Amino acid sequence: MTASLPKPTDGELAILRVLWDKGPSTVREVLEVMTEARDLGYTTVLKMLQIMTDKGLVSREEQGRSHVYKAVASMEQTQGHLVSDLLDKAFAGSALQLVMRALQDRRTSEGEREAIRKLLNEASQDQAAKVASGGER
Amino acid sequence: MTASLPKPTDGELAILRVLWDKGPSTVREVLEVMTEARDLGYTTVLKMLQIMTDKGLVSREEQGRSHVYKAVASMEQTQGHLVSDLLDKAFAGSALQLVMRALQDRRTSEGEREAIRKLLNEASQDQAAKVASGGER
DNA sequence: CCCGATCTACGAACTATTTCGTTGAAACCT
DNA sequence: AGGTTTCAACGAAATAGTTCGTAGATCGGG
Repeated sequence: MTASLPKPTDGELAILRVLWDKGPSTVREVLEVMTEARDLGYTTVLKMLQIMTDKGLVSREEQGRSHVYKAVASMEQTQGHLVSDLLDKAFAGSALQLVMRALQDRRTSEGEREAIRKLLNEASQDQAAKVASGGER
Repeated sequence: MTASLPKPTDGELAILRVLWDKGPSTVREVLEVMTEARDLGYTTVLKMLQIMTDKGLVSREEQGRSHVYKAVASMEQTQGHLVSDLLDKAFAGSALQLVMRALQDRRTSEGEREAIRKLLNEASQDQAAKVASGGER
């Protein structure tokens, strides 16, 4: 029964994306990826990682002189929380409405739609199995 | 070509939900709905509506002594923006991944899944029509 | 051993968000 | 007419988020 982590801010999410993608990383490694998108100081990233450590979003391990940070929650878990939060705050809990909006997004391709169709059947089974065995969370 | 509105904060979204649900409302009317969920002062709601007016999220009309506020963007438009934003920030633009997470949400029922299935086919046609006629945005 | 590079820690500044208290005007009641 | 209620405006305080400068420790090379 782990106390649920706080919702990451947009800035924190940008850092988490790097950690999910590259795996455990030092401040400098995170910085190098992030400066590709936007100019950012070393200490800015350091500070954010320190705050994220306090919040429990990342953990760190001392690797000689420097610290190696890693995301505490998996990308999948975090995505789940963010979707659930958006579902609450903007869709009154209706996944159907949310999916409708996602399908209307300009970027959603016919290929994705086909994939989602497949998914729906699998999801029905997963859900049934999960309920039967007592779900997580 | 309207400049896109800022993303509403969670608190602002709570107010927008009331305005979408009840239609154009005074501060007091919004307050009354919101205090059902959580205790809140009159001036808190007033201030938020003033800030939201500055941001362009709501507009207001003087109705005698008081002001009547209404949401500038529709619920559908706002939901679309929020989904699109989440898609960018947490799903690398993959609607498929987002839909997967929504389907895994504990609240998603088999009935919803069935409805989504129907939707997928309609969405395929809409998208085809939209592309054929030159899409918006 | 000293120099420069690299690292963490700390704190400051600035902005945004949330919450109210106070004030002054207007409307309403008696 | 005078007191009460209701309203918008303003400002202030508390908290959170973002950005960076400076300081002090440590390490590696000459």
